[in-house]
Amino acid sequence: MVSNWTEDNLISIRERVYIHIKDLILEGEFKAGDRLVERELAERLNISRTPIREALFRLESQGFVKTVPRKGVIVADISEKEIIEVFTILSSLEVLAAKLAVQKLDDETKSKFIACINKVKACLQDKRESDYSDLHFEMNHLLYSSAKNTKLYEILSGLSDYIKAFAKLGYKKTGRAEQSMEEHIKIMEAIVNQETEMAEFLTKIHIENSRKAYIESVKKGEKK
Amino acid sequence: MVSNWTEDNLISIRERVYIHIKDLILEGEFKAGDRLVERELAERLNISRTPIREALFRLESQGFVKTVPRKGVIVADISEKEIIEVFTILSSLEVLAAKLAVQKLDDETKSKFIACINKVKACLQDKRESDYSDLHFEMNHLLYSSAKNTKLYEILSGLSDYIKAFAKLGYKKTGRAEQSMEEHIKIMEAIVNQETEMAEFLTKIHIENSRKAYIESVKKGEKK
DNA sequence: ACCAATAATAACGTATCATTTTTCATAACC
DNA sequence: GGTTATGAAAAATGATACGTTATTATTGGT
Repeated sequence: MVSNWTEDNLISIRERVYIHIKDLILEGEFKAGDRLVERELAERLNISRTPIREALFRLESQGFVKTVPRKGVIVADISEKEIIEVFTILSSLEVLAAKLAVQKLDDETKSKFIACINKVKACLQDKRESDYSDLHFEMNHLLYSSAKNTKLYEILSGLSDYIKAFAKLGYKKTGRAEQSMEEHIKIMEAIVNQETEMAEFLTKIHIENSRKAYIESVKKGEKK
Repeated sequence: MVSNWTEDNLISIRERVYIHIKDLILEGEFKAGDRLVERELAERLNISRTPIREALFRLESQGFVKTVPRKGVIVADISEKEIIEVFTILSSLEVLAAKLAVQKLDDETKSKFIACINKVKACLQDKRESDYSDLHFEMNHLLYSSAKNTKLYEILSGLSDYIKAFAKLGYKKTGRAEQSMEEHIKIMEAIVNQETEMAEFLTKIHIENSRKAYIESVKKGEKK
């Protein structure tokens, strides 16, 4: 009987290390091209090298770092072209997620969406910009999970993290954050109202706008 | 089968182990629920446990095995529901790939497609069923790569492997293989002729048919 | 200034120890 | 007599330390 294998949920050192290093990359502590030396990390975290290596390999297969055999590990150096490619994929998959979210909408998810909408609206009125990042994360994951498709959730989360780590989105200056929030509200309202095509359309526009904002921020960055 | 281990020290051991174990899962040698014991594998391949573990963790992050801390690793037990979910994702992404393939079509890719079409046609006429599996693989990867989107290629390859490993497609008996080949030919012809919408439409139908064939084969399997 | 030889460094893989889980046998209880 | 508890032994994973090999940096010589 293989049943009770999947139940338990303990946390191992390598799991913590993985989360830790990934966070450092997502937060920009480790930047593209930085070398991640096993021994240094091991000393820094006061553990042996094995869990470090396991975490690094895991990060590699998700595209966050790049390992060159016999040389070492560096934080992935993602080109703008690749980021734009990821936006293209996101466009397809978030539209799919929106469609599925409408199809599979149940009462529990519905109330989650409504709660989220109100939260975002309150945040916008108070102009609590500090909460924008967390809220953005929360909205995305609510949308991703409400599609009720395990693999889709994993892929979208991965791509979303990827964008977070490597696309330095210049939100604050462009006022894109507010616009993005409002787009999200409309998307969520469409889902709650079960308007499939509207939800798909709004999602497509939303990603398109995000992509444009990214391209814009890249251009500005190059000029200086 | 495990003989050629000492030759070619060019790539690392963990890389070979990863490919080896993944192949065993894809070929059905290791089935869902099977335990993968580090020590057993290490003895079987005559190496130490470290490279085995690295390979296993890598397989985990791609969804082929499942590890439970302090307990061990088992080959993922994928439900029919999850397979169908993956078909849903494939539908979106292969349609996207078809669209991109048309948009980014260049002469080199074009001739590859034409060569592939002829190859498949010849194979169909001769009824060389043994080649079907390889050809299917070849066609898919030609389509995936011609979208010229690195991440999309990775995701599609992963999902394709996933289907291969866990959906036991009953091709031969249903005549689905021939039908699938013909669908592929039409898709590739549409791409070569730069008919975007036709390529998208045919791809969508193709995945839909594959999904139906899978569901059919599952039903039959349950009856016996 | 450039090339070769050597030393230092870091990744790769093995061996070993420690901890946890599982299994199996014995015993107690219903 | 059969089922469940308990505990010790075996087995498997988690982590560390160590040796080896390959790459990189440095030094010395031409």
